[in-house]
Order: sequence, then structure tokens, then C-alpha cells
Amino acid sequence: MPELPEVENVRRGLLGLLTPPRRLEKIELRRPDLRYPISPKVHTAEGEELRGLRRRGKYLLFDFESCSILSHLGMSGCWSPHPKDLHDHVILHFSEGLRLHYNDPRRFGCFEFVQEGSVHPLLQKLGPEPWLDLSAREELVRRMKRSQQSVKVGIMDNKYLVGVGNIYASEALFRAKISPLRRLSRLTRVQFQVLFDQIEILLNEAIQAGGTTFRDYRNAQGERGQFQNLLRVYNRAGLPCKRCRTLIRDRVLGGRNTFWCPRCQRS
DNA sequence: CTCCTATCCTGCGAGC
DNA sequence: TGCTCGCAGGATAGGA
Repeated sequence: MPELPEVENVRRGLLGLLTPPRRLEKIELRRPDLRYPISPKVHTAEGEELRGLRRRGKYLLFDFESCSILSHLGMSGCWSPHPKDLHDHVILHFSEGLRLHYNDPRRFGCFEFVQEGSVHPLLQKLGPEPWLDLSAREELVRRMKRSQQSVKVGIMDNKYLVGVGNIYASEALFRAKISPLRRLSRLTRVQFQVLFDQIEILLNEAIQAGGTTFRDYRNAQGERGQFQNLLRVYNRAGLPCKRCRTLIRDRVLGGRNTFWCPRCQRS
């Protein structure tokens, strides 16, 4: 469900609830696993004070004194102070009665222990955050140009860069006027620069708008995002392009539905 | 290596 | 109204 802008909004909302810093009193596991088995080592964090809450790509990191806990929301995960009961799989009991409930019907998310000073294997192979300096951009162009994958599948691939999921991939390519079908190896350097620019602008706008609630995304306060009102191509197959009125097309690419305007995105 | 597919799981909307 | 089917914002393992 959540892409980078949604996870960033969850992070900010949780940070608000957790300020001033609270002590984690107990981790309540309502089941032994999500996507992976949950390590009993997570209980190490009990009794420790929360030192910070970071985001890396679509992952959240709760930083404690001696360890961190890595949380991914998968497709349907959500952190909230309000109990939902059904599918509340993990509950963090903080001091002063604050409880954070991790709810995830599909259980594609994860809840992982990270030893202080070590990098979790899930984070090991991740590419950079999408806000790239000049040299990071050049490096990325070099790497991506070697690939025969479509640009749509490419920008969603975490080994190149993190945070762009299925909605924002289609949206970024529309803004950059690049066909999602084009192979990475065939993009020009200028196209890469425009694409990286548009990804940054798009994600900034989406964060600002509180993320996209296409279906069931809610932030930590239970509120919907607003960016769905600003989407230009996603889920608009058969509807007229907002720029040129040509009908938006869709097609499955890398197993995910992809939307584009065949006129605005010809190259 | 790289690329592609199937898969994990539940809920919901479309279509009949 | 009620049923079935297919698809959903992610990411990985395993095969070609």
C-alpha cells in the first residue's frame, strides 16, 4: 500500500505522538510472524527509551538505546494509536499509556530486530533515496543504462533507488514525458535527468499532500491523504489525458498495472 | 549476471 | 441482494 510519501507521513505522525521521548514498556506480539517469523530478540528493546524514528526507503526504523526495530508496512500495513482488534498483530506499549498498534490484513509487512551498529540484511542492497546529488545521479545513470528492463520496472527496483512504487512510477513517467515501455538502455542522459527531477518534485508534492489514499492508506492519525486528487494517469485507463485528451492506456509491466498517455509519452 | 514469474495474504469492488 | 472472480500501494525466491 504505502510508497515513500505515505511512509514518510506515517513517520512524521508517529514522531508527533512519541514526543517527548517515551520508554517502550512492552512489545505485545499477537502472532509469531508477519511476512517473516518475528525474532524474540525484539524484546531487547523493552525498557529502553525511543531515541528516534527514521525512514529508509519504505522502511521505518524505531531507534532505541541498544538496538533498532525495522518495520515495513507491506501493502496493507498501518501504525495507529487506535486499536482495531482484527489484524492488530503487534502492539508497542509505551510509557504514559501510549500504545501503537501495527495493523496489517495481508501481513506482507515485517517487524525485525536490528542490533545496534549493524545494518539489517533487508537494507543492505538498497539503492539511494530519490533526492540525489549530481554524482549520485551520474552513478545511477551509468548503472541503469546497462539494463534492458523497461524504465517503469527500473525505477521501481530498490537496487537502483528506493521509494518509487507502482502509483508514483506511472505518475513520474507521465511528468517526464517518457513511455513506461522504453528500455533503460535506450533513455538519453537528458531523459534521465528530467526523470530524476520529476521523481523528486512528485514525491515532494505527494509528501506535502499527505500521501495518496487510493484505497485504504491512513496516516498515524487515521486520516486520508489528499494526493489521489492530483494523480494524472494512475488508474485512469480509458479516460482522457488531462493534458491532451488522448485516452489513457494501461498494461501489465513486471506484474503491475501501468498507466500512461500514448501521445504525451511517446519517447 | 539479468530478467521474468509466481507467491505470500486478506478484503473489496465489479460484474453477473 | 448475494455470489464469484480478479485485482490491490511490496518485495523476494527461484527458474530460464
